[in-house]
Order: sequence, then structure tokens, then C-alpha cells
Amino acid sequence: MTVSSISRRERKKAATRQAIADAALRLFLERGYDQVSIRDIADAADVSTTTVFKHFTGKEALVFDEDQDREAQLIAAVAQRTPGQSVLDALRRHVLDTWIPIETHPQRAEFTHLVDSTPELRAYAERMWTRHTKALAAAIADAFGADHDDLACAALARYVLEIPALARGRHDLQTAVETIFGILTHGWRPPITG
Amino acid sequence: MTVSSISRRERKKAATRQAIADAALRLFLERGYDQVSIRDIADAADVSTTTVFKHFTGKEALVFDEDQDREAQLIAAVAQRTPGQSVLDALRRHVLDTWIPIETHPQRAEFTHLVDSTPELRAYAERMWTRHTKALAAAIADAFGADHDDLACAALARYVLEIPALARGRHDLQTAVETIFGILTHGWRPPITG
DNA sequence: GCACAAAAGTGCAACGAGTCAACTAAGCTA
DNA sequence: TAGCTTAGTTGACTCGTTGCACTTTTGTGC
Repeated sequence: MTVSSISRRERKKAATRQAIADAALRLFLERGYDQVSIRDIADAADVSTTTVFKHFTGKEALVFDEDQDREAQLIAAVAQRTPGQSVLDALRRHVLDTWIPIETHPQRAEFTHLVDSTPELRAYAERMWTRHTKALAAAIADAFGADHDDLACAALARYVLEIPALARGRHDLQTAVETIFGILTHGWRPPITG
Repeated sequence: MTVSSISRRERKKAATRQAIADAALRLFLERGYDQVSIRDIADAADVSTTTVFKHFTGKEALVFDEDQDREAQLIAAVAQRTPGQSVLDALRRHVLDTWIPIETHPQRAEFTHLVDSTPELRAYAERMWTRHTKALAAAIADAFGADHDDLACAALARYVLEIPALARGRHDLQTAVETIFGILTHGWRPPITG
């Protein structure tokens, strides 16, 4: 009789992984990203440095532990949009509903500061989004029966995935997102001045 | 009496810099980026590794030796556009006139292949463009008397600077560029299928 | 012409990220 | 119990990158 469907081994593995991620985030927040070495993290989690790399692909990945199914969600947002809804609208909704809550989560403040104040992490965070460009482009193309490498679809995918990076730091995230989707929907218009 | 306006020192400095860059590019093309270490390059150029880093900020910078005044050209394209020409039009012209010739230069083929087949270099090349986002955004904002961090201007700057990355590899670069500028001008439209 | 400061270059040692191979130990399976 | 699998350890190693102390070259003021 097993307590859960996953084996003890799996649980222990997950535990050490979590211990490493926790130690890493704690140390990063305490001292700053550059002032913490992988060896520090390994010591704090009481594992060897090689074990750290068995669980995480690199130092930056330690910070973004839950990147997972973003891609699946993105594709689902397009493929399973409510009938009659345009692709652009579905993407707008998806960004508003999934990204903004994450970004404005109060506990997120110091984490956001850590990322913003470390160029290496900023770059990684942006690539985290844009890495899904190809998959999203294919999903959009599928929605219209177009070729998977259709240029317009690829451009839309990329431009949509840039939105978090563009909107980050604005006082009103919702308005910012809507503004950018306005550009993608109706074309760019000079800002109203005066 | 000096032979030219630049001192002998400057010339020697430029010479070693060039020797390093040449050795680097040659070795990279021969063996591939990852199979060449900085020490290899230093040996080939007959300098010490320390000297390499005195001339170049990092390994990737050895590949892109002439990044220089791209930013100045971009800003000039916006600020000194012919009267009556829209900003979008000026940027379209600038991309068509400066980027396409570089990209389609025949001698560029193996170089392009090197960059495309090395993820590290691909990422660096993209950042080379997007690094100028802030400056271009400010130039666009100036053109309309808007705030330097105006969101619409920042978005346009970013989207325009993404165009090289989006169009790269397409059979017809000119059409690709025009298509994407079409999106930015009139908004995104589903691709024509069938 | 000469002394002197700045700059260019060298050599060496070091640090941190990341990899590799050989090993130990724990959990799973039969 | 025996035996396979796999997480984790250990230690040495590569490579990019930096810092430091030192020598050589060059431009400048005297």
C-alpha cells in the first residue's frame, strides 16, 4: 500500500529539488544574485554542486522554478477560444487573465525587484516568454489553416509575447496591455499630446 | 610630424584588435564557435588572453566587430526624415535600405550560418538590435513631443527592432519587411489561405 | 634629448559556472 | 535475498572572465 501514487523516491527527489530552489531564492533575496555562488546554494541545501545541476539547467533557472505549462496554456488560449472570438481577443484575454495577476501579486514585490535589478535575470525572463514564439505562431497559424511558418502569424506571436516585457513597470498594467493590443488590432497611431 | 591624424599607438592598438578579431572569426568558421576557446584565439593572434578582454567585452563580441553607430543611424532616420514623411514610413525605409543590403551580402553567407547555428550568438545578435530600444523610443517620442517613456512609442520601437529577427531567413526579405510594417500600420489581419 | 606619466600589453593566479566519470547508497522489483 | 535502477557524491577538469603586479611602449612637458 503506497501513501500516494508517486513513489518515495520521487517524493525525495522532489524534496531535494524544492530544498535547492528554496535555499537559492532565500540567498538571492538576502545577498543579491551575483553575491551567491552555486556552491553557497548547494551548501545551504546540503547537497553537492553537481546535484544542483542535475535538477536545474543553470543558475538562472533556479530563480524561475515554475515556468512549466505556460506554453500549453498559450496554445490552449488560442485553440480553445470561445467560438466567434477572434484570435487577438483570445490572446488579449489570456494575457490579462494570467499574466497581470502573477505580476501584481503582492508577495511578488521583492521577487520582481530581484529580477529587475539583475540584468542577467531580466534577459532570462524575457527569453522565457519569447521562447514559446514558435509554438504560439504554429497555434495561430492552425487557427486559420495557414502554414506553420506563416510570417504574419509568427510576427503576431512574437509581438504578443513581447507585451509582458513592454508593460512591466507601468502604473496601470491593464491599460498598458490594452493599449498595445490596440496597436496590434488597429495599427500604430501617434500618441495624443498636449 | 605625424603621418596621419591618428598616432602610432592608436594604429598599433587597432592592428592588434584587428588581429584578434580576424583570428577569432577564422577559427570560429573553421571549427565552430563552441570548439574555440579564448585561449585558442589569443594564441592564434599571439597575444595573451587578458589582452583579448581589453579589446572585446566578451566572447560573443568577437563575432560582431562592427556594431557601432547603428543607434545613431536609427535615431537620425526618425529625427531627420524628409518633411511630410511619417515616422513609420521613415523606419520602413531605413530598415529596407540599411538592413537588407547587409543581410543579403553574398560574402555574408557563411557568417550568417555561423550565427544561426549557435544559439548563444543568435541571442546576442537579437539583443544587439533590441538594445537600442530605449534610444529609438525616445527619438520617436520626440518626433511627437510625447514623453520619453510613452508606451505606444516604446512598443513601436521594440516592434520595429524585432523586424530583422522576424524577417531573417525568409526567401523575399523585402516583402517580409513590408508585410510586418503593414501589420504595424494597419493592424494585424488573418493570413489569406487557400 | 630626457624624465615621467599614461596607456598597452604580459603573465599568472584565481573565481565561478558548468561538465564528466567513477563511485556509493538508497529505493524498487522479482 | 539478489539485482537493477537511479539520486547523489566526489573530485578533477574546462572555460569564460577578472584582478594584480609587472614590463614595455608612447606621448608630453621640460
